[in-house]
Amino acid sequence: MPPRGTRDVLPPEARVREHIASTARRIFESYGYGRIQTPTFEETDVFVRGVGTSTDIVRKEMYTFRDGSDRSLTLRPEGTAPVARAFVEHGMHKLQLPVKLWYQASMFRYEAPQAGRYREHMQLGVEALGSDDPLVDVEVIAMLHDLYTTLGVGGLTLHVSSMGDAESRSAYRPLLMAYLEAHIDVLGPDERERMRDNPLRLFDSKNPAVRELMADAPKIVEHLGEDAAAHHGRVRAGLDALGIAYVDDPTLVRGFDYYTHTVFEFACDLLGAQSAVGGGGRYNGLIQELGGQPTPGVGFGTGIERITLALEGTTTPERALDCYIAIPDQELRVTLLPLVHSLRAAGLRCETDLRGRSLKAMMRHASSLGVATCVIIGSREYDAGVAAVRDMTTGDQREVPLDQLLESLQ
RNA sequence: GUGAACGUAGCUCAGUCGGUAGAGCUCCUGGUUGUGGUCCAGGCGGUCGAGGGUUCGAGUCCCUCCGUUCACCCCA
Repeated sequence: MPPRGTRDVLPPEARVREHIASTARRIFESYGYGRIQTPTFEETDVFVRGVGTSTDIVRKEMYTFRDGSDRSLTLRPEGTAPVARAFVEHGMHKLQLPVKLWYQASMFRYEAPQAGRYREHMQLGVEALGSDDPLVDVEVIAMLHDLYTTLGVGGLTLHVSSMGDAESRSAYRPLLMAYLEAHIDVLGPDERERMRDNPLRLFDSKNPAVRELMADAPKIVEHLGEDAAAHHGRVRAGLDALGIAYVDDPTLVRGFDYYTHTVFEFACDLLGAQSAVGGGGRYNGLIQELGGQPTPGVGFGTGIERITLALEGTTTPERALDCYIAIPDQELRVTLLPLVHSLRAAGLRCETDLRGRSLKAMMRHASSLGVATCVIIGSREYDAGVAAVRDMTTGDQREVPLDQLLESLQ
């Protein structure tokens, strides 16, 4: 058994994942994003400062360990803080802004495993750093929307909200706290603790009594300052211009401390409790928190496992093989090695028998592999300088001179 | 971390009251010379999640642990 919360991905599922990843790569590059690869582990402080000490991730979900030099290191639990760290490290503020980066990497979180929730999962994400233009937010959302649409992910709803800027938040917080204090009796011990750490997260609660309470609570989107409201309005106008449907969700809260202004999430109703298939937002304070010049940023992350689950039954991965070469003669299997090699070198995906099967067994093998074409070269064909080429769908079989075999298969 | 359900062949699952571990699928070999899919016959394949307990006897009952799933929580 692999460790709890981890899994082996076997070829059929790996093909689906490859398809998702290559589609994402094509879309990200069409928007001018370049790939960044950061280490699998970072100094623990990158996440403590970047993600925030009030978050569950930092408080109880990090894989933290000490190396031989007693440094505290942590397996990457999310993708944004490492990218921000690299931005600072490499002085990317001197590049044309925004710097547009995408990544594909494993994330590690110590959580209770469930369908669609693993301790190691693969995430695709982008970060656009160095511009506070709301149209960057729109671009990032549009890219993710493109990805899901291209892949054919169904049952999605885009939720959008704003968490405002520092001024909006400091003006809003007392309003929310006053409301909560007035109804403190509704809250249990856990919820009171959350109220102190990060009261906005109470909007996320599934407790019916709390939901009811929060439905009437003051919402930050309704108390944005002038700048934040203008930003939010322009993001919405951009989405409208692109015809991207979304719902205004004032209760949308994301579990990282670094978010400011725009936050969004794509929920999939095919996924049960783990319904968030991708999400992100703007984080204008993060780079500074990690020691860089004040630099705005916006990005998203989306989980490959959850996309795969949402796609279940809808994709037909392409055929993995083009043809099967059946050589029912043990000596010819050696003699024809160069021929098979040349077919593969020319780009044909070929399988041959590797067990000394009978021709009947080879044909069965070819059939179960689902190849469209089977090439049979026994001593009879070889002596005549030909190959028997059989169409496995129709059963039609014809002879082709060996020196024309490659062209006839292409 | 909390609560619940589940764990039998590679896969999907039966297994009665505690009494010799089963089926279908997959895979392999045949069904007369070198031809697949359908059909027929045969075969391979098990530490019944692990460990302990009760019993003459445990897949079945009890305990502990591990794992999966569902919900909470959180999130991708």
